[in-house]
Amino acid sequence: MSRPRDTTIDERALAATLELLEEVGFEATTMQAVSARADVHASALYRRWPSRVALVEDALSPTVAIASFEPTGDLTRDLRRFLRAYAATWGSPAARAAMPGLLAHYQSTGAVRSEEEWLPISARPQFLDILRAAPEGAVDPAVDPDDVFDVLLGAVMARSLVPTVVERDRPLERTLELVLRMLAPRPATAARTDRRPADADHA
Amino acid sequence: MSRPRDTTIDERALAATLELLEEVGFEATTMQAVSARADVHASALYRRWPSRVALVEDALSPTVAIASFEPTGDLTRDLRRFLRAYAATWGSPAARAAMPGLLAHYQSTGAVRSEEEWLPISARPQFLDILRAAPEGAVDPAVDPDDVFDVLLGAVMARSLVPTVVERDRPLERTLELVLRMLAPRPATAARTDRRPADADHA
Amino acid sequence: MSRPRDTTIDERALAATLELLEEVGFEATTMQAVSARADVHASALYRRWPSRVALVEDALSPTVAIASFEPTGDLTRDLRRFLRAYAATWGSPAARAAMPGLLAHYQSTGAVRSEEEWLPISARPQFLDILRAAPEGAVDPAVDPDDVFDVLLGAVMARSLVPTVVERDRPLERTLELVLRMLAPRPATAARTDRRPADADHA
Amino acid sequence: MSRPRDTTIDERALAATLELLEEVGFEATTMQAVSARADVHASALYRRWPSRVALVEDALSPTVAIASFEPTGDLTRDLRRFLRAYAATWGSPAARAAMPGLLAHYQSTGAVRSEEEWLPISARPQFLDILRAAPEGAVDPAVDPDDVFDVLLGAVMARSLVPTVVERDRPLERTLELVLRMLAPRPATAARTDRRPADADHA
DNA sequence: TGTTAACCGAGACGGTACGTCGGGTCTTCCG
DNA sequence: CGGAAGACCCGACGTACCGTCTCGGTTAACA
Repeated sequence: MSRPRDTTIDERALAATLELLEEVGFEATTMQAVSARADVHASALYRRWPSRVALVEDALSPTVAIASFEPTGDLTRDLRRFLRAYAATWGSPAARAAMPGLLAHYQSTGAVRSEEEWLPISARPQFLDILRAAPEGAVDPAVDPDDVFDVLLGAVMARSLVPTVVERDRPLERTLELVLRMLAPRPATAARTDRRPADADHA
Repeated sequence: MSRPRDTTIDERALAATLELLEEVGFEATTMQAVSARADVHASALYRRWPSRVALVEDALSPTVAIASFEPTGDLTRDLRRFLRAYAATWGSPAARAAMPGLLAHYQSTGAVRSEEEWLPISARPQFLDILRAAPEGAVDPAVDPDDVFDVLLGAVMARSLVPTVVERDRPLERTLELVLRMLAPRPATAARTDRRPADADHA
Repeated sequence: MSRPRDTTIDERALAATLELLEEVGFEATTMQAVSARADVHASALYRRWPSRVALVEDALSPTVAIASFEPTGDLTRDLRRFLRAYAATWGSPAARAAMPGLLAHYQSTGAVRSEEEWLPISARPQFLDILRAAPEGAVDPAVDPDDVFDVLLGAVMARSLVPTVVERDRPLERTLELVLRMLAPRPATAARTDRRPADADHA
Repeated sequence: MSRPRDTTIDERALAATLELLEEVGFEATTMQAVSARADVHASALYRRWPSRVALVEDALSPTVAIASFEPTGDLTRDLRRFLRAYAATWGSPAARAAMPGLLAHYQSTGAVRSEEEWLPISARPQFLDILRAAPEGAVDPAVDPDDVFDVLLGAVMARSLVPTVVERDRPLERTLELVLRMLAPRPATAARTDRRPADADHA
């Protein structure tokens, strides 16, 4: 009953956004810059995305999504594939440029409303699937997979966001080894000699 | 030889900056907001710090610095202390608010010129000291301590920056355990038989 | 094809500018003062006028323009009317306040690009029209009307700008008489015998 | 008992002021610019002159002063000499640059406190002296010399300040002729046919 | 075959922060 | 006590973005 949207505008805007993120960074990826680069009027942008941040999120989401992931049961192999895919997601130039900006914005604004809005979270289920598919005994049942994922997430994030880590540019294989170490069952002889404290440790 | 600076201006400005970071976040911690809150003229701010970012960095640096750290030789204990101190610096409200903003800015601007300018990095030497002080055999010589620090840095960062991780709010002790697992020597039988070649895995 | 300008903004801004010129003078007629007085956002001012000077010129131009002027042929009468109109434009409080400021700015900035941009000059044609309409023999053909206008312009300017002249506050009629004297044909006997050669007198 | 003033500071400051007036104009002749050019600290400037305007006035005064002037009795000659001297003072690059700025400032600030502070006024007595020295009958007694001076002052001012007049760049001799015409006695036959109005002409 | 609602571009609007610059005052130490 | 240095407060400058809005004109889907 009404005029349909010109879908090429969406495409051009999203493409321009990604390009600008790579070339000039998050701060300089302004609505007017996108507007100029995509040759789309700013009002058309605001008609589609309520804010600059929403546009960036939208532009980023396909980059950041991890394609469907079918675990084979070979833990090392699966984790290697997973880690590569996940690191690729964070390591893409646009994501590198945008993530800290987005994190900053989430920090400033009461943050992510729902779990679903935190985009890269989508990788957590895949990781859990991999562990579940691993052969009996390959993963220490004493370890909480979610905790490991949190560490892994941080490791991948640091690899692409923290300057000193970025510069070291270590092979992903090193990270994989450390992840395997966290998951591996410990021999019975690895006695825990350390007395645990009363353990109100996150007060 | 000339009129001395009014040092209370520095103090008031830095204090106001920290307060604002906590209360309104990085983006809203503007020069004018600091100026108003600290009752300091904006020109006095620009006389001291060339930009908003410089002011925030300066305000943050004492919070973020890890005090001198003397390893005792008890690996678990030392790491627990270290982890708590390090998490505290990243977890302080001001740091949580500011870090992603700073990372975004570094990303946008070619960024950290020298290793020294990346402030939180100062924790790396302390971590290495701890490992060095640990008893023979407590740390697997096959593991690169720097790699472990990178992961640990990411884990701490994620704990304070990534919404989903922040919300899980797991005890720091869990992270400590995972760090210990990464460092622990592995029994001879645990040799990885599926070791792939040191392929070009970060192309 | 786009949102139309709110013309009341122009009106309010120009009115406020004139008021401020009268009340506080040129230097104190700042963009922010106009903005506050007219209740118009500064950005709306800059959208219309590229600078403070441009705004002042615009506010002044109607005041300074001499309405269409129809010579009657009676030289004295016409000149009296003209002189009054011209003196009125320079003598208006806003013009008095603004003119030296504008002149100073022109002086500082290479200034008036084209003849047309020098606004009060518009009176020159009217003056020449009056002389042309005067009866044969009323104006000495040996006198260059443009030269007389230059002197007249200076006289009017001095009357409104130069403190000592302003204070003397002489009737305009005195100036009129002097203008008539400059224009009047001289009797043949009044030939200047001491005429020096047309030497290079403006080196 | 105290350290004597460094008199070269005065000289350097005044010289720098004149240079800057010529080169960059009144607006850009700021205290800091003078300070930098003369290599004199700004506070030393404020110690000597209460304000920027005072410094400019001081720098200008020697340029603007008309040297002692001895009338010879030859009206045309004396006036020519006078006009040249007077035009030279207004026409000097520094004066041209500064005068409108000064006028603007006087306009903004309640103006010149006393007659003496209006510097170029000093030329009025010289002009009157010239007329007084002229032979009987050379100057029409019906003309008020002060009125003529006012017009002459304006003419000279316009020659150096008003862009359109500056550009015409007419020989000073033309102005001299017009001044002589204003002063010359009118033959008895030059009947004043124009009825004067009721003459409330400067209301 | 009209209607009509949503699109399109253009650009104005009120806000706010930015970083720079100038003015004129004040405070210190040094000679 | 003069002088150099440089702090201080104050406020204007002009630029840039933000996100909202109001236009006139266009265009498809529905009736």
